[in-house]
Amino acid sequence: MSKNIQAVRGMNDILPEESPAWRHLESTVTRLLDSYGYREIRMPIVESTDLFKRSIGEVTDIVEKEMYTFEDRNGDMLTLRPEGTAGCVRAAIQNGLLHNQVQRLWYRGPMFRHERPQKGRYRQFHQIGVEVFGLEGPDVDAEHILMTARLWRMLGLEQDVTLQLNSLGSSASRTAYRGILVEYLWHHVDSLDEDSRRRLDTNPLRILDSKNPAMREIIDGAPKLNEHLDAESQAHFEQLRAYLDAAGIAYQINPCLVRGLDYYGKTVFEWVTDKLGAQGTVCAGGRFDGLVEQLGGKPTPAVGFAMGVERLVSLLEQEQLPLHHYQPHGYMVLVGEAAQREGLVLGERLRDALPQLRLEVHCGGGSFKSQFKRADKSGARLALILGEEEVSNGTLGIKFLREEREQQSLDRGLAIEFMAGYLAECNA
RNA sequence: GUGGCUGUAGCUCAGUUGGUUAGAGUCCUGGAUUGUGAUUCCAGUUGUCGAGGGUUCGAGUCCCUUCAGCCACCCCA
Repeated sequence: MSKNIQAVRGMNDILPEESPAWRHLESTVTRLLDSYGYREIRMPIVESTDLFKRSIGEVTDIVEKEMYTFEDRNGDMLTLRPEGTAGCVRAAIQNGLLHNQVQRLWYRGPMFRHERPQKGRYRQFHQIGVEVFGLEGPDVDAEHILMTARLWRMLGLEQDVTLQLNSLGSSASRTAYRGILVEYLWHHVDSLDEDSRRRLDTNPLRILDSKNPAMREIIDGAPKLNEHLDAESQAHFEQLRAYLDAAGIAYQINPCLVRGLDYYGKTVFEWVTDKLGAQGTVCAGGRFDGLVEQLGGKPTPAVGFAMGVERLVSLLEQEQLPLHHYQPHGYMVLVGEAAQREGLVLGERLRDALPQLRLEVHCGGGSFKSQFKRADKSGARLALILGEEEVSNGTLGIKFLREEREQQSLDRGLAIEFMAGYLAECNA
């Protein structure tokens, strides 16, 4: 099959069979965000490479080895966005959205990371992201968590996910803590595994999140981040917890929870599941008060999160929740040249009169038998029948494919009226 | 990027220690009183056995390379 062109590794087609789950998720999220007063923003998929280097952090894995970066015909260095926050901040600054105003924004779309593909992790994957600018209090942090908790309920996934919470403190206190942690770890450098030693100077906080059980003892004995929080971050975190407690949201404090992107500070949270193997994080985010300024805007507090669409879709599929499959209401069976012609016209008249109608008109000819097979497979509830007999006496046959009702023949002038009535019946 | 497992019709798979024209189910197409659909019965099409190379009289089966998928790590949504 090497002669055939294949999709690029880690980049998938979403087939008609899967798209109902995607649409269900997307429309549910849209409804949710509308109801909380968030507005959609759409950014380009390609941005200048510099944007990501400055926001995500030069020494992160994403920037160092996972970005799709290329030179365009002008010699500019461009990158397929590996995440959405950077572009969203850039767009907000550039368009003056942050000028003394609060913005509640969201976006969705494909992101690109050159990782080794696995289930739930692809090179082109999709995120739905939410960002709020201009609010510094923990009330917004709480709103995001409440909002996502509501989404799981709307999707029927509330049993599948749990909330993990942590505070990283201000960047100043985090830098101070990093020093303390590194010093502690250097005392145990001989017992550290290879990965941890490498991370000692790249990203020491991540060592706390190591999955190697041999590291457990050292990590447990390490100085705790939450004991080194600055007073303001501590107050912020306590307030957030009070809000969540009041709202009845269950969470687990995870002192090892560290975000991989440099710009996070204070609140970080992660919704995780144990039903997706190693790719357990389904939604994650936190506060990034410094990023706007770092990218050239005025100092602006910000919080946000992103969900992995593939991972959520995969949970939805596992739950086998009933989905709307957009099956046609009617399938028009047409036998004979005259019927084909009159059927096309009748189909258009029905669509003119009934915009909600989903009608599939048979194309390609064939016997009644084969057309009825198609009608059945389409999932249609009704077959609208037009053969020689109906053409000559001006009628339309109606056969009920999903219910015990006798086939009927009606005057074609009454077709719209009949279908209108049937649609009303379906919606009732 | 590192390690492990896998790769045969569109889909799910069988294929015995290398041996003749590579199979089953499903799907699709047609038919069973020539105008009636998931059922039943009959018939038919399904394929460069992931790709390339090698060993051999002979390779789906053995060896090498490569591509892809899956699992774990790394990392992350």
